[in-house]
Formats: sequence, structure tokens, C-alpha cells
Amino acid sequence: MDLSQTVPNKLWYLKHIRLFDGISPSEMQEMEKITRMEEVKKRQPLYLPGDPSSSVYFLKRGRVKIANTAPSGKEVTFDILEAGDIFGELDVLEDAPRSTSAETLDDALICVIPRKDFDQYLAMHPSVMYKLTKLIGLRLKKIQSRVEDLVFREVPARLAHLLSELGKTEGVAEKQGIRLNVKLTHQEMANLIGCSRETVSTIMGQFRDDGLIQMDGRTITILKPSALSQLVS
Amino acid sequence: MDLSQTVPNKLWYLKHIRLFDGISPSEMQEMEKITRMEEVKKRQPLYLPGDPSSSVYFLKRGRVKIANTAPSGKEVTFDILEAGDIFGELDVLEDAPRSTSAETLDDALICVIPRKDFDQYLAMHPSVMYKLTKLIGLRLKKIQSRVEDLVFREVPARLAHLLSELGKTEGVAEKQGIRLNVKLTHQEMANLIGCSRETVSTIMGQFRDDGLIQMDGRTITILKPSALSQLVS
DNA sequence: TGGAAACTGTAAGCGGCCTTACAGTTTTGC
DNA sequence: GCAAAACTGTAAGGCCGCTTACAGTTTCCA
Repeated sequence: MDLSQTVPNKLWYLKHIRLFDGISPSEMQEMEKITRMEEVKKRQPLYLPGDPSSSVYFLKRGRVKIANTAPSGKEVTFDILEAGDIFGELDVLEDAPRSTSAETLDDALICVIPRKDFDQYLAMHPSVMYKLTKLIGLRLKKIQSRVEDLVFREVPARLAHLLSELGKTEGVAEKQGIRLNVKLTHQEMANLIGCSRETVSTIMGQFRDDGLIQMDGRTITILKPSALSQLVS
Repeated sequence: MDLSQTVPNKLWYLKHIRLFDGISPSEMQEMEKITRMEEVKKRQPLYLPGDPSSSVYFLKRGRVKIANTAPSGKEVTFDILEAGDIFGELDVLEDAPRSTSAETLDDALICVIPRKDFDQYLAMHPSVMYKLTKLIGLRLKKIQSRVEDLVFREVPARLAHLLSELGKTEGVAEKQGIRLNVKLTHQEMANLIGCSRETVSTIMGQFRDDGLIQMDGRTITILKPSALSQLVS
């Protein structure tokens, strides 16, 4: 994002939150009043499982990882959010302690809304409520397909699936193939597909040797998108 | 349920739908107008993946399984619903084809609401909308913990977890222990925890030999609830 | 810019669970 | 009530992916 070209005030950012797609300007302005903007450094936890759910967050810039950690230290990543995403609203809605952790992956800009204000706002803006319901429903479906992945497919297929998805959402077409505009470590990929870091390294090596992908440091380019998709099913 | 004691009309049933907990009588009556009651025999599919999402359902009596099947024939069960549950609303909300299948496990009584009417009703009753959002949120959390189960725990722990949960929701206290008021086949349990039928049979046998549970035909009694819970973590 | 810390590559060993196989039991439907 | 169908018990063999181990590489940040 080229900030020199934009006016990065709260209202500008709110316009780019998916929850507010198609929402009236007045409704947006009202939301602006109850939000507070906050800069957060890379690798900072925003909340941990068990914390009281006191706020809802809008992500303006950077990435945020929603995850949980087992007593053994093994971690599962539920989602990696990007600018425009809302998070933390589930626990707030149910008035339950945090069931996951949220942590910045990059330097981030985040809007914070106190629970009370969020509840009140929703009650007064049914159209936003409706959007929120659809949004949560979409996330439910997404995680259902994660369960299917874990049960139906083994690791190479799960990894191929992850790469294909990243290609769709974060891919940049180049002459050699689709360059992924994300830099995930093998550990982070492992947490996303439910396997060990070593296994990711090994299978990625195989994909490379098979000419499916190219790896330049932490930059991945998909050379044969269709062959990769074949692997999924 | 002893039907001789009840007046099983639509309104009576709607009162026992969780979505309508705490909803005003007038709102309920309005819902009654747009529903149609239907008897469905055991083991009948209500919809399959890919079907158009034309209706939302309320389950009045019997159980309904929400699941999906891989090309290999392997099946994953997302949920087994009971009287009082709503289903099929996710795909309807998003106007997308069915992403799962729904099938009766017992003879069932089901209320059907056409998509249009449901949408309209929601738009006019924000309090029901709010309940629905919370309900979907709850389901999202439930399935998140399924993902954790699959990633963090191996089969014996997953099975112990399933039995513990069934004990809480379907358990009847008896002198020997907690009798599970559900009759699931080993295949159905396998689909719920993501493993093969044979593995369920083997581990259940071990639990029996270890004195944790008792099996009488298809009736399971948990003899040592705490020992079973220990196994989960 | 240089040293520390984090990440990647690779391989051997092993264990959990799947597959295959089949006999015995329970339930279902006529 | 009986035959057929569905379900359960059990075991051998194999393989996927985890763990362990460590050297080499890249990235971070002071």
C-alpha cells in the first residue's frame, strides 16, 4: 500500500473493512466514533486463550494470526488475517473468555472497539448485523473444509491445497508462474495443515524436485498450478 | 417424548427450538405462518452437497446427521442434531449450493421454511437474527475444537473425548455409571473422530478391558468418567 | 555489517493407524 | 420368527508421518 497516495484516517480505513461493504456513510461515521486506532509491533500477542473478551478488532494494515497451542507446545493456526478483516468478535458476542490467541505477524495497524459499543452498534444497525452473520457463516464453512482436509487427505495433498489457495488469494501472475505474495515459514505452513515442520520441508523439497514450485529464499513461485491442483484430489 | 401428554402442533414445537428461546409469542406466531411440517422416515437424505439451498429446517423430533463424503467413500460427520436444532441455514444465508449433506438417523419430524420467507423473517426480526448469529458462532467454536482434536490428539484421546461429551449431553446417571442415551455404531463414531471403524472397535475394546466403559449390545455405560477425562488431555 | 538467532534440508528409526481379511454377533425387515 | 443384512471383534502387515539429530543457510538486529 502506498501511503503517500492515501489519507490514512479512521474513516478511510473503515471503508476497506469487508464488514462494511455496502454500508451507508452515516453508519460508517457512527462506527468511527467508537473506534480507537492502535499501532502494534510485529510478533505481539493481542490476546491469549482465557483472557476476558473486552474488545473487537478491525485489522487495517499487516497480518494477524489466530491460533491455539496445546500443552505439548504444538500449535494449530486457524486463520491468517489481512487488512480488511475483523476478529475477536465471536468471544465478544458470546461474552465468553478468549478461545484462541491473536498475534501480529507484521507491524500492524488495528482498530479497537470496546465490547459494549460493539454490541450497541450492532443492535442499532441490523444491516451490519446481517453482514456479520454471513461473515461468520463463511468462516464456519472454511473451517469445515479444514476438517475435511485433515480427515480425507494426507500431507502432500493438504500442502498442495494450501499452496493452491495461497495462489488464488495472494498470487501474482509472472512469466514463470504464480508468485506467492506471502512469506510463510515452513513451521507456519505446518501449523496451517496440521503436520510437523520437517514434513513440510521434505514435501516442499519434493514439489521443487518435481518442478511444481520454485523456491527463492522464502519466496515461492507455483510453476505448474494445474499439476498442483491435481495432487489435491 | 410422550406424545399423549402434549399437543404437537407447530406452535408447540417452535417453542422448543433453541433459536426462539426468549422470543416474543407474536414473533413466534409469525414464524408459524411460514413453516410447513413434514414427517421423514429414518435414513432419508434431506439434501446432498451441490443441491440448491431452497429451504431452512427446524428439527422437531428424531436426529439428523450433517456430513460430507469424499470421492473415496470416506465420510466425515460434522454434527448430529437433535430436537430443537435448526439446520441448513448457512447455505441459505449465502445463497450457495449445499456444502454438506443432511440425513435423518431416526424417523423425524421436520419444519421446512422456504428461503425467501426465512430471509424476510430475519430482516424483520433483529432479535432472532442476533440469536442466529450467536448460534452460528457457537457452532464455529465447536468445529474449531474438532480441528484441535484432530491435530493435537491421537485416536484414543479423541474417542475418550467423544464419549465424555456424549456423557455430558446424552448421559443418564445410573448406579453403575453414566449410561449414554444414544446408539451410535462404531462406524458413526469413527466418522465423528476421523479414524477407521476397526480402530474404534479396537480402542473401545481396550476401554472395556480397562474397566472404563461397559458395552451391552449398542448401549454404552461410562463406568469411570474421571479416568476417561484423564485420557483426553 | 557481523554475530546470533531463526529457519531449512535431510535422513534414520519407529510407532500409530490404516488396510485387508474373515469369523462371529446383533439388528432389521419381511 | 427367520433369513439377510448390518455390525463387531480381532489380528497381521505395511506405510505415512512423527521424532530425533544435526549441519548448512538465511534473516534479523544491534
